Amino acid sequence: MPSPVPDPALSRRKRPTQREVAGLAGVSQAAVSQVLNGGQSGVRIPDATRQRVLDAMQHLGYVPNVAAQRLAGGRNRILGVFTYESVFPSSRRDFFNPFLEGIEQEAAVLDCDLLLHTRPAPGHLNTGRSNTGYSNTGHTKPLSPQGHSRLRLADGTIMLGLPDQEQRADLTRLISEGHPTVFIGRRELPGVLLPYVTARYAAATAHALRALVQRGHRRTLYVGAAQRHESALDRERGYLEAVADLGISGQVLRLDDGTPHMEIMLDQQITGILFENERLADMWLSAAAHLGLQCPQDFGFALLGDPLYGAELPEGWAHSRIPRQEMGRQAVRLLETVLQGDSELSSVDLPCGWVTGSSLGRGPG
Amino acid sequence: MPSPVPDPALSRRKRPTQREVAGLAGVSQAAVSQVLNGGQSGVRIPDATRQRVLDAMQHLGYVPNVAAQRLAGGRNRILGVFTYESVFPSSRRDFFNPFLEGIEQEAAVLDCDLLLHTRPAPGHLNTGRSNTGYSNTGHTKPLSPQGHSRLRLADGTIMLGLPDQEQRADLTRLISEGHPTVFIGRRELPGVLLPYVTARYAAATAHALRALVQRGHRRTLYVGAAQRHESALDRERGYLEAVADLGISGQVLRLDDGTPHMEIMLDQQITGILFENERLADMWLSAAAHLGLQCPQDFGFALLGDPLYGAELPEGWAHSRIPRQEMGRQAVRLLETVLQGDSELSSVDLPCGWVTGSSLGRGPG
DNA sequence: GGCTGTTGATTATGCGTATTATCAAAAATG
DNA sequence: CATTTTTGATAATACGCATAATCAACAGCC
Repeated sequence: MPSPVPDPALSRRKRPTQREVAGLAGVSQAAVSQVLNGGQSGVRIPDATRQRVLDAMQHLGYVPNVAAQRLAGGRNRILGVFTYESVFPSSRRDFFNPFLEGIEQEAAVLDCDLLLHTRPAPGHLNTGRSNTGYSNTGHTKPLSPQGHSRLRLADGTIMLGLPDQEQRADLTRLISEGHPTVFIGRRELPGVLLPYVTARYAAATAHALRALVQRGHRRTLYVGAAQRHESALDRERGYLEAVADLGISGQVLRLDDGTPHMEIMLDQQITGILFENERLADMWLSAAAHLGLQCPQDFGFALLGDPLYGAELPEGWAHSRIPRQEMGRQAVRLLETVLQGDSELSSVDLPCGWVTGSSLGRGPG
Repeated sequence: MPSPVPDPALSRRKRPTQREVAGLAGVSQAAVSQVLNGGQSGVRIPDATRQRVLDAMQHLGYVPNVAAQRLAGGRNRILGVFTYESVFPSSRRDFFNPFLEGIEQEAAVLDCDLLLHTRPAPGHLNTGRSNTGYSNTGHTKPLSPQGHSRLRLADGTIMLGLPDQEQRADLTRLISEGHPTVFIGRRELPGVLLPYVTARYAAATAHALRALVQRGHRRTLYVGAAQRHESALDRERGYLEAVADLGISGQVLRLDDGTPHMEIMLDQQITGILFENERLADMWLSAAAHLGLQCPQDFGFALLGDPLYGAELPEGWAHSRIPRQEMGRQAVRLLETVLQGDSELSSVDLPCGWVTGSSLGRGPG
């Protein structure tokens, strides 16, 4: 079988260009481009010629130059993935991975490759050896002086994480200049329309609260982190609305990293708690234990969202599940529709899962 | 403080180019480029002019166009990452991740982004929804009809995993065509020189064996998997050499996935075992338990390499540590030297770590 | 057989930057 | 002062591709 081995003399050292392919196929460079882009602009290439060109490409091992494609205004079937640094001290790798899996799956379906954007280590240019990227730990100011500009090499970009104020300004510009961008997680920027994929945090929170109420809890508390990003706001809103809806007692507590003031539990006779994340729950539970308050007996709780640390959650903890993998998939799809320019760009929100558990306890009601 | 806010009228819709900056500063586009690139090529820009240009850039909010930079510069600053499918039933994600971390770190240092190659789902074009890429589970024939061609999008490629025969042929072609490629793990292909980064498996195995011998074991066994890829061969060799060196009794057992024949332990009065991987160790230990053989008392063992499953190894298991993250970093460095065309391309091998543990037991010696 | 419409392909141009060769003016040298 | 050297900046070009404009050949039509 005469396998299509490229001519070694031609292929050595430098990648073949459309011009060379054209030469081999006996056509013009423009024709090669047409074959590649499926005769978009009214120009027709008959099958015979198309085949000659394809053969020539195969023979030379031609592969388009992504930078040239982008510079000339075309697509290169590359989707960028960009993650902002974490605000959490623990490694975000385990957190981001499910998203990335979903992104990768759907990108494969669309026959796109992924461009994972790296950023210089915190110690600045070439000095440090610290972690970077989605496997980063700790808080840094990542972006190079170039800002987001390197993202433009891809057809579009999927972003994850929490940009700070400065980064948001830069991001706003990127988008207003027309770079197709989709966020995982709801992010709102003044002046631009930023499509996103999010989960129904409000609904999931309401669901969790109902679960507590069904177990007899009447006096409840929502414990959130001090930093309130969009999803945290959603949850708070969901909580407060559900509190009103169910006609029970509820209040919101925002916690910094210090020791929680537990008096509120005793003073207000609270028995049902919702924790925004695992870290808060850990802190609270151990502080409660110091006061002699144990979970199933003295109070019940639920966690809003899966474990952050990649490990398993302790047995019996009721919690909502964020459909991370599906969010990744949907983000790719959404980005593709943006790239098609098809419809008005909307956003997507997906339902959360729910895992019940003995941590809900049983209230006095 | 007059923060460097770009003129909103200008920033909308289209971004400024070097030409526009040049116009504002009253210089030529070439001068702007010189200012940006720090007068590399003998051309000098006096401070006064330089400052005018910088001011103009600031005023317009100029940001270089990456695509143009890379087109002109001849490099995309993109490193490809390609993983072949796993032969193991479990997800390889946890296995590959440390490598990827190292790759990402070093790529950031070199100011390169990573191109993660996705592959169409096993069900063929657009039909399936199955996993792909490094988050893949199971065994498939991934590459698109184009073969390895899309790999050439990147400046060079780092490869992981075990290519099958067909894939090796394809790979050989890719490399002989001049695509800069570095493998993580020793891979040898007939006819081409394939640089790789590997760990000193043989030395690590010898070290583990010495540890067993120091604990008094004299009759030893090496338990390896049926499939013998390069690293497995290295380990076997290291074992056999060390056995000869130490003048003890030793033999190699290659195991398929069935139940291990344990008679050998009793027949040969073996007390010290080296396991090639965690799965084999698990199988063996449970089979031994059925025969009433317990680890610390009746025999000792060590594991060659970290856990596959991403989880922790059981307490006390002695094992060697593969420097995966460092291997990832070194692979990027090696690839960079290949890209530079600097030296003759060599390969790198790194020492393994060693974690001692009670599983070594204590032999009769 | 002159006209129009279609098919198949080409030429020309632009994308934004890096770089080389070039050039004018100024400074240094004899 | 004529000539070489240095300085400061520019014009020209290449990078590889997409696309609009153009053109030649050729069919159909009255």
